Amino acid sequence: MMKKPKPNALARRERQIMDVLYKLERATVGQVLAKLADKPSYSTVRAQLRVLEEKGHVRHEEQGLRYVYIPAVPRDVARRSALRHLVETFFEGSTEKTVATLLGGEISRISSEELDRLSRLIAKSKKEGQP
Amino acid sequence: MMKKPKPNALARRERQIMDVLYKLERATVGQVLAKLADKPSYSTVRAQLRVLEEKGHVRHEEQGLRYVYIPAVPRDVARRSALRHLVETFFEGSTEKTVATLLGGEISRISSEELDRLSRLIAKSKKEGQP
DNA sequence: TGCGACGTGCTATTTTTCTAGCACACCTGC
DNA sequence: GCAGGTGTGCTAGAAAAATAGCACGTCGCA
Repeated sequence: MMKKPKPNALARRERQIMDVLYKLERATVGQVLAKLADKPSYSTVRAQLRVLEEKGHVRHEEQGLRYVYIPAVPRDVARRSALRHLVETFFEGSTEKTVATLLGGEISRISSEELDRLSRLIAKSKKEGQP
Repeated sequence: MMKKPKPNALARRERQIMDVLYKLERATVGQVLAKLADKPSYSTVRAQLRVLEEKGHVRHEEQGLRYVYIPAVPRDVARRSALRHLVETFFEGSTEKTVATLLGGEISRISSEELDRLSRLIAKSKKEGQP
């Protein structure tokens, strides 16, 4: 018997906070608060963090006096599923389209070196893909 | 006089619905309902869609009798910002890392042809990037 | 033409989220 | 040892979101 019926989806503020947490990897209440554009009260953030913890989305460690909150599922795992979901809903599941958009929209931001590394990566994928 | 004070962020179900809408591009209440894993009532979806419309996130067209709902901001625009946000929060803003993960996680799903096309795309970006 | 299926407009109610406040514990410097 | 800051535990109330139900209109067709 599962204890958690998976109320997976997060509410508005909850997600905001999770995003901050993923961006920072680990953060105190204060740090989270600092990142929130619409500055709710300290109490609010704290409370929210508490429910997130109850729901199992974050855990905390005690650092000296204060708490440091950490996403329960590590970034690189969360990453993947976030990415998958996005590719699914916006790009019809096509990795290719996604990469294309990624490159297309930000051209100026990508350095030549990065592009080189990506080429190599692709070459590698190709080799591994069809042995 | 602004009618919209920017309550931008969506709630849980609202986002679920938007995702369906983006996946389908346009959909009737029934179609949306069909895609929702936890089958709320027809009324519920309808009501939700109505508030989404009020908030300006979707609009509807009348198709014969029924309504067809359509995201207010077109997919390719929404795409970009979703992608940007994701890259920001999970990949420290690095396009490269994002692409790497994209390729890494799904190797088996990408065909050799796709990889080829991507190589070409990268080559092209490179050329354009430094004329 | 009158029945059933389908679809919409509202509205009422319940749940969940969000918010803030108060009280207590702990350190730190006087 | 005690005032002042910082941080946490709770708890309560307001606000927003989610859900369901009812009434009515329109179509197709036996």
